[in-house]
Amino acid sequence: MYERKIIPNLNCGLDLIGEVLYGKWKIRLLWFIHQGHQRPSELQRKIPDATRRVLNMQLKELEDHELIQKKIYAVVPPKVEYSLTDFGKTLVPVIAMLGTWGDDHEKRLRDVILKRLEGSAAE
Amino acid sequence: MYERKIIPNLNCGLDLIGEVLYGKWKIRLLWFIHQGHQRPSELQRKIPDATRRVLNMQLKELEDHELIQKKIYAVVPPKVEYSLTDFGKTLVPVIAMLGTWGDDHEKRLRDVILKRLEGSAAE
DNA sequence: TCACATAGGGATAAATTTATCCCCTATTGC
DNA sequence: GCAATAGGGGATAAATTTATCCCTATGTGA
Repeated sequence: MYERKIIPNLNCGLDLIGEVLYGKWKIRLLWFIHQGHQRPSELQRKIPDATRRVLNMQLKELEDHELIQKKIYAVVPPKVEYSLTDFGKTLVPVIAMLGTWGDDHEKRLRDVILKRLEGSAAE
Repeated sequence: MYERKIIPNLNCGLDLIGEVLYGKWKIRLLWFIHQGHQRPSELQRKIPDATRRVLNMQLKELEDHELIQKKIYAVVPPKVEYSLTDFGKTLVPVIAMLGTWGDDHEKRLRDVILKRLEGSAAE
């Protein structure tokens, strides 16, 4: 595993939540698991742009951070189910609020984000 | 400026908010500006772990995304003040919620985060 | 026998983000 | 003339995160 060379700040609540939510697919993973998509293959289908490898890595981090738990069934073909821990469930309203803000300002956000992307591509 | 090679997803609200808040210091910048620390040198003092360069870059992104606005005074030595736009102000309760969640679970978060960091260092 | 589904991981490359270093502007005060 | 102040930015290196490629395992059904 990659070993960090720079120790992250953990001074305030914002640092702390940042540390566990930072990751390209983590929030989406939490959200889909919350919605009942619990199996790895299902999550992959919901997030086709992420590779299986990266999803596994981010799921592992979420698990290490005790936001989700993993249940492995001893069957063939293998079956695994993720679910939110009680701790993870406390994040649901927070994530909902993030999504709501994004949805509420969808048009404007898409606009300013694309403008910036095109600006950098033009150079 | 760096030109992205992979186009980000902008499908849902979570993608959109992620795109504008993603960045090591952005949320903190927004928060400090909200609290009235408006000048670049002030922000630097509040966030000593970030270099001036990176703060400037992230401030520029926040500005491009219309979350903050920059007022430049034509004086010497130069004077600059950042402030939240009306749009940026709509993010305040969202950021407050993030910080609150982090504060509420501070002990546990610090615990699981450090455990994971030490685990990777041990290999 | 062969392909498929399901879950996982090592090694390595590419993309992206942050950090480091050094330089520039112009005026005031010594 | 020289340092200090306040704000900025180019070039490049380092750190970190994601992506790519390929390999493991085991029943089931064609």
